[in-house]
Amino acid sequence: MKLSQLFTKTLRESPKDEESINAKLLIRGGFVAKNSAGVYTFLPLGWRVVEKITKIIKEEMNAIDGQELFMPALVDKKYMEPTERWNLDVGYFAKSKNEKEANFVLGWSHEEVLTDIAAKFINSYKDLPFYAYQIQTKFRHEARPKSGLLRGREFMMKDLYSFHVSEEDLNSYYEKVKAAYLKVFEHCGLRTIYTLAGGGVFTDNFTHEFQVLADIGEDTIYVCSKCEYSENKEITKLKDGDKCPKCAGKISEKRAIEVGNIFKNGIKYSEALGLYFVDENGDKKPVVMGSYGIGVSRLMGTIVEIYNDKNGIIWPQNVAPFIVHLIVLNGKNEEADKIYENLQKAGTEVLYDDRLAQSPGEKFADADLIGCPIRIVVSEKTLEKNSAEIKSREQQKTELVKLTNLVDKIR
RNA sequence: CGGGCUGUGGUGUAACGGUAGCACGAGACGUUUGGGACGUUUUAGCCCCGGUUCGAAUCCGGGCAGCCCGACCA
Repeated sequence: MKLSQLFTKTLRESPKDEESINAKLLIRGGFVAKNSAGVYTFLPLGWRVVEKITKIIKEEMNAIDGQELFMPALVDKKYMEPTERWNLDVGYFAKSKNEKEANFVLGWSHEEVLTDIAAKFINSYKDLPFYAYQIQTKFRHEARPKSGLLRGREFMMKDLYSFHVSEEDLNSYYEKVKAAYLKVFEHCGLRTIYTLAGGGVFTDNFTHEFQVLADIGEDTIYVCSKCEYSENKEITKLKDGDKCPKCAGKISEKRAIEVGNIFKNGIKYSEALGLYFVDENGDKKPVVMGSYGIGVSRLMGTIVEIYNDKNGIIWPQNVAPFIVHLIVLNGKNEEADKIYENLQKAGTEVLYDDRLAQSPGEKFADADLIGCPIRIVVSEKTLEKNSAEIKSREQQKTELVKLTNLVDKIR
C-alpha cells in the first residue's frame, strides 16, 4: 500500500472528546473514525488490524473444530421471548414503519438464534457434540460508552457456541476453549489472567473471564501474585492482602480489561427453544450448551493500550497492519519503488511512504504513530552505501543493510 | 440510570449585551527533504429551540451532545 494513495491521513492532534490512549492513537493514526459515542468506523488501516486479529481467532477456533457461520443482526422477537431476554435494556429495537411495535432486536448475543437452528438438525446423540462460531457486529445499548474501542454500543465480537449430550462433555470442551483462548490472546501479544466471575444475563453458573491487567480496565479482579489464580470483584470474597485459596500466595487487587469470557449455559436455552436429542437408551433429553466470547474490537483497543509510547502505537508483529513501513527521502522514489516491489514479491506487507511533499520529520512521526514493527528508510545517505536503514519500532538503534540483502533480512 | 463538568472552524483559544478574531491544522502553488520545513494564498466556526432585548456567542429557560465519576452490565 502506498501512503500517497491511502485516503486517510494522520492527525497531528488528538480529538478533544477522547480521553483514552487507544481512542486518541487510533483516531490520530487513521485506524478508526468516530461516528457517535461508542460507534466507530474501521478505516483501511484499522480494518487490516481487525483482519489480522480475526485470522488468529479463526485459526484457533477451527483447531478446536469450530464451524464458522454467520447469523443475522436482526433478531426476531420470537427467539428472545422464550428465554425472557426480549425486553432487556441492553437492546436496540427495530421495526418497519408500518409496524406498531418493535419486532426485532439488533443482536446482542445469539444463543437463541443458533439454538433454534440447531433444533432443525439435531435429533440424536450421534449428532452431538458440535461447535459453531461467528464473527459479527453486536449491538448493545451502553448507558455510557467510553474509552474508545473498549466499550462501544456497536462492536465486533467472536461468539462460539457448543452443544453437548452431557455436562461432562461440556466440561471437557470448556477446557479446550480455555486453552484456545489463551493461545489467541498470546498470539495477539497479550498476557491474560483467567478469572472466575459471574454470568450476568447469560447464566446463573460461574463463568471465566480472560483479563488483561491495565489501569484503564473497568473490571476489578483479585489476583494471586504467585500462581495467578484470580476472581472478579463481582463474586469474590477475597480482598487485597488475603492469602490465595489455591497456593497461599498473596492476593492483590488489580484493574483489568475483560477481553474474553466463557460460559456454561447448561440447558437454559435448549429447554426454552426446544432443542432435544434422543440418547442411546431412546430417552429424550435437552442439549447441554456453552457459549464463549471474544471482543474483537475491544481486543484491538486493548492491544493499543498496552503497546504504545509517547510517539504512537507499537503493534505486535501478528496484528500489525503492515510489517514494514518504508520511507523514502530526498525524492529517491525510483530506488525505493524497487525495494517496495521486491519486498512485496517476497510476501512482506509494506506500507510505503512515497509522498514527496512531506518533510523527513513528518514521515518519521507518521511511522512512529502508525506503529508498524519495522521501519526502512531509503535516502541519499543510505544509497551512497548501496544500503537501506532498518529500525525496529520498539528500539532506538538503526542498522544499515545492503540492498541486495534487504529482502532476506526482513524475512 | 443518578451526579459533576463542558459546548465558538479539524485543534487550541479570544471577543463589556454592539464588526466573530488569532494561532496551529487542512487545501493550492512554488521552494525544500534525516525527526512534525519556508513563502504566497485559500479554507472553515458561535450545538439546537424558545425567551428577554433596539441588538445575544455573551443573560434566562428547555433540549441535545461530549467527557469524567458512580450504578448497572457483557
